[in-house]
Amino acid sequence: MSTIVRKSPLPRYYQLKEIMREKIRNGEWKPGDLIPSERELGEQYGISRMTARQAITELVNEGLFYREQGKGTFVSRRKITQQLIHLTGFTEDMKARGQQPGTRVLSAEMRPADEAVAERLRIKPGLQIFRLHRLRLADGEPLAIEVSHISFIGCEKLLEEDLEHNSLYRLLETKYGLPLLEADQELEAGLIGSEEAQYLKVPVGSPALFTRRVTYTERNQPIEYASSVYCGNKYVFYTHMKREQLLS
Amino acid sequence: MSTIVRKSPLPRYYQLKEIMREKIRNGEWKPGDLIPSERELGEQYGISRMTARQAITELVNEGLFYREQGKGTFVSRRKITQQLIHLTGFTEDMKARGQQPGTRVLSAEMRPADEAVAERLRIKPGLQIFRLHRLRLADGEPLAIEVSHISFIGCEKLLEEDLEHNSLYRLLETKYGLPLLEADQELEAGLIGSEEAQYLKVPVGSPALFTRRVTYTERNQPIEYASSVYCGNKYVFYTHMKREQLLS
DNA sequence: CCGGTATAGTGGTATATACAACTATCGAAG
DNA sequence: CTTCGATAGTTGTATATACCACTATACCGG
Repeated sequence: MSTIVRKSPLPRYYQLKEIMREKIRNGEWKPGDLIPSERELGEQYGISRMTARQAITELVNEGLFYREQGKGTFVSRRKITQQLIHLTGFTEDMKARGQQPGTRVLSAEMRPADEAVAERLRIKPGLQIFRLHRLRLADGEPLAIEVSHISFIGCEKLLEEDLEHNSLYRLLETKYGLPLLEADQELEAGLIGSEEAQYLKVPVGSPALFTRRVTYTERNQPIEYASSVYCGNKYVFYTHMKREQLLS
Repeated sequence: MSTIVRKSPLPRYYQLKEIMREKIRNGEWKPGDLIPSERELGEQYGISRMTARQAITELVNEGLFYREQGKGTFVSRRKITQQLIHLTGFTEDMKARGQQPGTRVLSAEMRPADEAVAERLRIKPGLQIFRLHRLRLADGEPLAIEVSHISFIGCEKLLEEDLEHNSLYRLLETKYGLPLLEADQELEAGLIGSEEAQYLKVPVGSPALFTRRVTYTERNQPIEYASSVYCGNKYVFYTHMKREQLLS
């Protein structure tokens, strides 16, 4: 099937990346597996070894593979690549993990910001903001509950969007011209409460991961304050930390 | 000085990386500057364009440069980079939070690496590594239990260190010459088990934040694998995320 | 049985080359 | 004046080739 061609608008190494990502998604390649050698992949798909190597290298940088000299290239045990550089919403996050994101909108409305939210968004309390309450699914299973508060001029237009089938972040960036550049996030362990238990279909007192996030657009303008409750036993948060290297 | 030679034990692209880093450090190249083209750098240092390109690519991945097709490669304008991307051990972390760190060593020994640890450290199972089991305190109160596995040549010398009054990370960096440059960390919510409950003096079933971290030194060599259990109601994990953006 | 050693296979580094895609600039044509 | 086009310079993609460094295995000799 998946043949790599020259006429395609997409680069060959990119096509191979997608092919390999798919092999991981559908389970053909499992964590810990040895993947074919660079020479082998090149021959198999009719591309040169260096082109295959480029595809592999990028997936290594994304954390999907790791190499061992003299032995080969392997699929990482940890499935993910939440690069610090990349700021992802739920939809992109799930896709990167190889799971199918899903959403059920529980409510969407304009309402005045309360004290706590207003402080995070750096606006006056009582100002009308868009509030979105969503149940988040992964492969059809409830994974998290998320409440987003969004504040920008014209945010009431969001009421007319189909937010079950569109990524909120994608909409903000493409349709509303609001690039999401940075975010501050807090993570804390807790327990599932009675209300969340119903939505998430887990017992009260199950482990829960609480996250609170403020997302910023240009000029460090806060756009969104989101607080989420993740099922503790279904979600792992990955982060990559780097020490400033120039000062060694 | 900066000539790139073949006989050097270090690869040419790596030498060029160091040269370019130095140019940034000493201010010869400032944020926003256009650096010489790939061909130019290759000619200048007597290496091929692709080799120069490899050096640049890695620094782009590290965030020092960004490229614009048709225009050239530029030094990044990085606003923050200082405190949020830094990599801290428990001691530094607590001081930054304004709390007094404390440590009780529960055990310190050399023991063979089991399968799971060996994979994270990319060594052979059964190899002798240093294992450190510590109870971590904040302002005198138990906060977390941490198990560190450390693997480098000569790591058995750590047995003689006073690890109740010295930061492990600080020792590794200063005394053993092992700069800790990057880390991959996983966070997951869970519940306190019976063994941890005793040490942490909280009820079984309390919320817990589990973290697993692999710390890397130069050349992406894994040095430490640490897994910790934090009291969920006493600890919040902060992270800052940034999307790559070209501001010209 | 143990320990070299030869070998084949892997990723790592490096070069030379070619063309595509994109950007800026300059000059000619309208 | 504006617009189009040529052009030169940049990064992006792709190939072919070569050798190095490292690993595992099999085989041979002690």
